[in-house]
Amino acid sequence: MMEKTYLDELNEPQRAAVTQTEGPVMIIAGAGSGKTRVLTYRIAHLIRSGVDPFNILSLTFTNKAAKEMRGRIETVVGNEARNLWMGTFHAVFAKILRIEAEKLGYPSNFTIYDTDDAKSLMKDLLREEGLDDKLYKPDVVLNRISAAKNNLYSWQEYQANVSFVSDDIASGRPKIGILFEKYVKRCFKASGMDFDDLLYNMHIVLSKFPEVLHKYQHKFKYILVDEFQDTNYAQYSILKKLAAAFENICVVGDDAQSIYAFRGANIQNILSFERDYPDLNVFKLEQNYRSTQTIVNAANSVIEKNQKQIKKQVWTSNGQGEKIQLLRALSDNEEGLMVANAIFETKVNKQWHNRDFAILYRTNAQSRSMEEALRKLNISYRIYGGLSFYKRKEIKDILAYFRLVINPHDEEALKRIINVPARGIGKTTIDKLIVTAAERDVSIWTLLEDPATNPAGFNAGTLTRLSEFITLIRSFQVKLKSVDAWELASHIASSTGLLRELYEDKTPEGLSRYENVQELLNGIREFTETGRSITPPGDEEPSQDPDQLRTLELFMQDIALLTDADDEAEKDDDVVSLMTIHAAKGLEFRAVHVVGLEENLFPSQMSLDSREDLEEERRLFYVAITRAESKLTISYANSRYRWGNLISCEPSRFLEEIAAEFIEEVGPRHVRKPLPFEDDRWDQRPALRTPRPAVSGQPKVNVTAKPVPGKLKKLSSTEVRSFVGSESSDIQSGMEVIHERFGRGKVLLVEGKSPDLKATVFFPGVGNKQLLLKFAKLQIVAS
DNA sequence: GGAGGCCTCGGAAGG
DNA sequence: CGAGGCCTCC
Repeated sequence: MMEKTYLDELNEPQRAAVTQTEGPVMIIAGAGSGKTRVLTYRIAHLIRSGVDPFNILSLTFTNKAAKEMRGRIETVVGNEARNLWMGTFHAVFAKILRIEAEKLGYPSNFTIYDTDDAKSLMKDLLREEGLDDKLYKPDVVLNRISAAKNNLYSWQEYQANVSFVSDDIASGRPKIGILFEKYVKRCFKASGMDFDDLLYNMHIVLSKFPEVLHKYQHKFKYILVDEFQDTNYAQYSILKKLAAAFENICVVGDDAQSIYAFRGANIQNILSFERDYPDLNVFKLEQNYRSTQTIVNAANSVIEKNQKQIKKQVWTSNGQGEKIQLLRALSDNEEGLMVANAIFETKVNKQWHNRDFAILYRTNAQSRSMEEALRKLNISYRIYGGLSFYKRKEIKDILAYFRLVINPHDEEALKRIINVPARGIGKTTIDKLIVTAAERDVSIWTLLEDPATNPAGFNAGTLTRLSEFITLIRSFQVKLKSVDAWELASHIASSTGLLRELYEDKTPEGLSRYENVQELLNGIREFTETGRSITPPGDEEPSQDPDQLRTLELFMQDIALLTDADDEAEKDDDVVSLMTIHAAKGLEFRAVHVVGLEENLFPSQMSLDSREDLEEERRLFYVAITRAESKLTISYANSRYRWGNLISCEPSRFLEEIAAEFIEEVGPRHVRKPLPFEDDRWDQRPALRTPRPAVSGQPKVNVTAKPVPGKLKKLSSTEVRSFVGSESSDIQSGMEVIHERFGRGKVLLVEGKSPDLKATVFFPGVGNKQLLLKFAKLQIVAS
């Protein structure tokens, strides 16, 4: 990569954003406008212009984004990318905090508590304080604490804040301030930082120690931030501090794609940025390279309904493309079938692959009906966002051993495995340990370690078992610095009996658990042997030394903030992707199905009380639409099962917000109409492709009018059955049939043998179609 | 101390 | 409906 030819690959505003290397820069990047390309080229350009990669910090929100970006930069600038600091906010700050830990009174091997650890600790605290966990739901309390930390409030400031305190009193939870204090102290005692602490403490260390601030200000002379609209106040404040010396800070974001306000992201940061840097250069990337004109314009017509937004006009020079198809189904199951059928047909008609398709939904529960339908048509798929590798019990158990060996004060790890595998240390004993340790203000480990202290008068048997446990953990600890990660990890896995216990479980689940642990151990082996590391490198990083022993401690630091296993191989699989819209952010697919466009589902019921929340839902819809490159299909059902009950649904208000010119309705027209065989009107050419101004008002009246649960349930399921279940095997040539998409047609030929009968059908206005009878679900109208 | 039945409750999700 | 938490019973 010698010359700056890469600049020729950029459009005008992109190039301007890349070459304006000095001073504060904000890039407002519309959907599909080449944001990642601009970020990577900007870094490449900095390096080409003589900036030492060592002085560049690039921050992202997800490990996935960090990894992808690093890969892309390496292809542009090669090896030099090595010294770049690139990673998630949390990973980079964790790395710095390990270096600076002692200034805050933490050991550098502090544990990072995940949300499960936090929850378990909070439950203990609630019990100790004698508080009702129905009222003080751990999640509610933790959210409150999290919000405080993300806005840089200490527990002292929280307790002194009239507004916080009166809110808590009003909500009937006056003790939250106390819980905040106890939680922070207990984490500290355990040498643990939760995710929010990584931000909060980073801010503290920069604020309280001018020499630390100076050091990192001069290290990170150039700072880049991706997904800026997702930053919270703490992150913004840290960025401002770090950038204060040189003000070479470049943030990239799109206010229209801010979908994480519910967890503290603050769009205000975009406005604050303009205010805080008066000489800010703003670039707007408005040309969309991803989608058809129809899709881009439809997305614009939706997002313009939001009051709060930064003005921009996203456009594309791509072709107009097909209209957006709107499918309406009677039930969630039928919606699944329609979506699966549509995918099947598009695959056949356009010769596309499974991997070209995505099904996006608002809630995970919606995946079930999609899965069932895809399975019926034998279409391979993958669901994203299930239980991630590192959240599995067997993985967490073994990692808890590693954590405890590295940091014996890690109370959550200790509680987790002190009786796993069962060694006769039960709940009563553990409870006594927790309470006694809290009373004496020491960690459980300190309590156990001191032989002079018989904690809470345990009997001889219990004492023996406890001391055996201590001996076991100590036997691992002494190896920590002397053997490599793989050796110690496999030693722990086998000598604790964890591996044997899983091995002996021959159920399918047990087998899979055993395999998961093996997979983890393989990962550790790879780490040990190849030294491959995921987190950002740095000058102070000991693992950079090739002679450095690859210890378990280094491995744990490497994976502490990982939430998912590496899924390199998965990209090759030809599967349809199923995921929530949140999970789809940043991705693109040739064909996208957005399903479940119903009131109270999308927009979510919980968003209807405030305009802000509704606008976030609308941005979510915008994100969903803009994932599609060339074919977008949206759908809804008139009824669906929710928590075991059949409920009726109204079409989403978002459907009306797409300008009607971009939509065509396809599919069965039996909504609020008699079924085909009951009505002569179906002899006429079906209302196919009639650009009806989508779902305007009428259905609302109709659908919700009769909320008689029993009746509704029965009626609906029969209707569905009669639609889906028509016997297609006796279809013969010469028959008149109705197809859910193509309307009425005439069967010209039936060939193949059951169950793979294939019919050639002529549909007026559409042409000849080859249809597999087992999938096409043709209705026979006349012989 | 552990297994199994009963009850409750349900949002999206990064690190 | 289904997962996870809690309680009871052995």
